[in-house]
Amino acid sequence: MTTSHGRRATIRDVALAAGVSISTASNALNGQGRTNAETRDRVKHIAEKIGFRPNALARGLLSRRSHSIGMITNDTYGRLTLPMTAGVSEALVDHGVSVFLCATNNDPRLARLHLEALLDKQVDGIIFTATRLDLAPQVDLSRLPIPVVYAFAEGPDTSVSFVPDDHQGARLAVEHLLSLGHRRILHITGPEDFAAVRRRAAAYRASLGGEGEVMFGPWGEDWGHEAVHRILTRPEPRPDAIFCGSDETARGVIDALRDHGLSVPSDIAVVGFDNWHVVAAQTRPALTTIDMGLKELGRRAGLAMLDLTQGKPVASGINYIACELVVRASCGTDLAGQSLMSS
Amino acid sequence: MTTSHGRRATIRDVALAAGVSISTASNALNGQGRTNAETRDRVKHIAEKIGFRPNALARGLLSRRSHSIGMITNDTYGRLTLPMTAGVSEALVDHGVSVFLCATNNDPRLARLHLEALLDKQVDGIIFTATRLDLAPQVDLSRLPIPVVYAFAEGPDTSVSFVPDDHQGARLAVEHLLSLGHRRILHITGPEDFAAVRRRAAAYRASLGGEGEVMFGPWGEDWGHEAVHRILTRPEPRPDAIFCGSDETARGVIDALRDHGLSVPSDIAVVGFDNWHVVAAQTRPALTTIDMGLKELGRRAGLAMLDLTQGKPVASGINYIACELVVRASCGTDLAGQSLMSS
DNA sequence: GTGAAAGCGCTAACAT
DNA sequence: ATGTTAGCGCTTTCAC
Repeated sequence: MTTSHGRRATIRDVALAAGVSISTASNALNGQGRTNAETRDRVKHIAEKIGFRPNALARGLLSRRSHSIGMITNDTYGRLTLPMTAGVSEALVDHGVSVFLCATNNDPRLARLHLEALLDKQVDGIIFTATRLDLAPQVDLSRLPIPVVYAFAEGPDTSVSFVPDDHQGARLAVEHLLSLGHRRILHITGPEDFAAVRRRAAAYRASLGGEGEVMFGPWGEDWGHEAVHRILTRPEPRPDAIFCGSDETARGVIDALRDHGLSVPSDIAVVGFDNWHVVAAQTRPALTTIDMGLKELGRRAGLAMLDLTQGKPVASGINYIACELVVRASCGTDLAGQSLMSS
Repeated sequence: MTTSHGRRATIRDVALAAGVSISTASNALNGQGRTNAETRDRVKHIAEKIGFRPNALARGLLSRRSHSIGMITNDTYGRLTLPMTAGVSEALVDHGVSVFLCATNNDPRLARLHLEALLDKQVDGIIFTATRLDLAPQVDLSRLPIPVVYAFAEGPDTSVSFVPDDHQGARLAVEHLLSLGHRRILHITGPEDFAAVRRRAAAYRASLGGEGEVMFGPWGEDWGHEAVHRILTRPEPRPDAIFCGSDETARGVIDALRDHGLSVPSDIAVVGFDNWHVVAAQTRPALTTIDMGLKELGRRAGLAMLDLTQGKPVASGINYIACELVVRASCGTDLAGQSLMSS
């Protein structure tokens, strides 16, 4: 991949070895057809032999395209960012585009520093990513001379954004429960000030024809325990299924139900949201849940960025990426026939 | 940050506006002192006013330093990679160095593609990262013309590597248990073919003066349940504490103990390993565990890379980064006085 | 079909 | 102290 003698081979070396001029070598390699076939083959062969690879910096200087983009995230934890980054990379690596990852840790100073470094490096575009949909960047991305795409974040109306389709995902969950014969479905979820939480709750209600009960609370397993405790110590009829706004909450719910001697899914079925493997797969029983397709979301964002950098038109607005239902054991796969089926 | 008229301001624009030559402008900005103070101030002021920022591509072409490095990881999940990347970035961003993140997904083709793109972009160095210490890169990094640093991976002897100090971490855990008065400490851990597992087990045995019992098994919570079942259904005296090789295993252990009517930490104390927040903080009781300091590990790797790219000597070999004990509730904080203290 | 020359934006000799 | 010149590695007119 490199010449044995330190410095990489340049096009000059190729030209020299082939006995042609630099420009002919360039023509031959980039195959503009304006070269003699014999010469072209010879040059190409020599280039390969001495391991010539064009210097992307030099190319970028001339073409004004660095073939690199920046990704700015406030997530230090990685659960959301890495799958998305992998998706972005996957879409771009075949086009020779690499991704700078910048973790701002929610620090405006860091965000500014990273942004400046990216602009200095002439990135072709920037993808902004957050840990929650309604979190704004800590720097102004609206007046940049390069395209900006929002992934798992909602940019201004004129920009291009990709977010999970929380509405469809929640509907998927509820309809799955309905199809299994459950009718008294409860929704235990996160804090109402999260956009995603409100959307999932709205979709849940809509799927139930406007009925249903939503319990908002903090994220985390504790809230699952607490919520279960509340519903089991009150007089009303018990739910026969619970749709949770996150896998962590669902895990708390399932553990609490077991503590109370109720069995999942036969007494109460549970569906989660996130498909966060370490939680969903380890819950007993393993969690039926909604996968947000983060890698696919990243891939889509990457493809959009590719189009933008190539000057192709991309429709502005928010793109909702479909969620998927992942069926595990916490929610019986049998259709109907449940004892608590009557509403 | 940018001129209003599309293209970024170049040093030419600065020179023009200041009425000096390009090289004088360059001198003034890079303050080699070889400029008249008045001119320098004027140039600097104008540069700031029109928002001039040097083109890093052009600079890199000349200086042969791109001020960017590549990070190659096989982790799609992010639990290890993102904290480390954040640490690397943190160490480098102040020096204007940005980080390309390349997720290979364990695919050699992807790894090769990414590596080529990085080399083409003239990265100043490459940091290789893996999800387990003894995992080798899918591409040959040994004959690269640029420095390579291994983070959470062990490179060849001649290279620079940073790994968690599993030995010290495990000792920390066991000594903590000993200091609380526990004597019959059991070790339930992962598969023996993991280097980290063997090290933790060895340190555990050493801390116990060569005594102790190690139960190897698959990662995951199930193994925790299974292992607890085994020790509770056999005749020998019960352990009064369990040191687990991962937080997930520890969670399984704690849940299983509770199922068997044993209480943590009063009957049996438990310590985990990883400080993986979603697991450790949600366990009931919350998990006392070992934090591997991944961000610090990344920071150290970043600093080493910085030195290497500046031609400073860096000692080759493996650097062990100290782990930290994080005390939560699964392991009483009281000293001695435990009922089971007698060995 | 091929090569000489200009230039991307910048820095660093070397003159002046 | 400042300006002129050359050149980093590459692509691209434009002569020949």
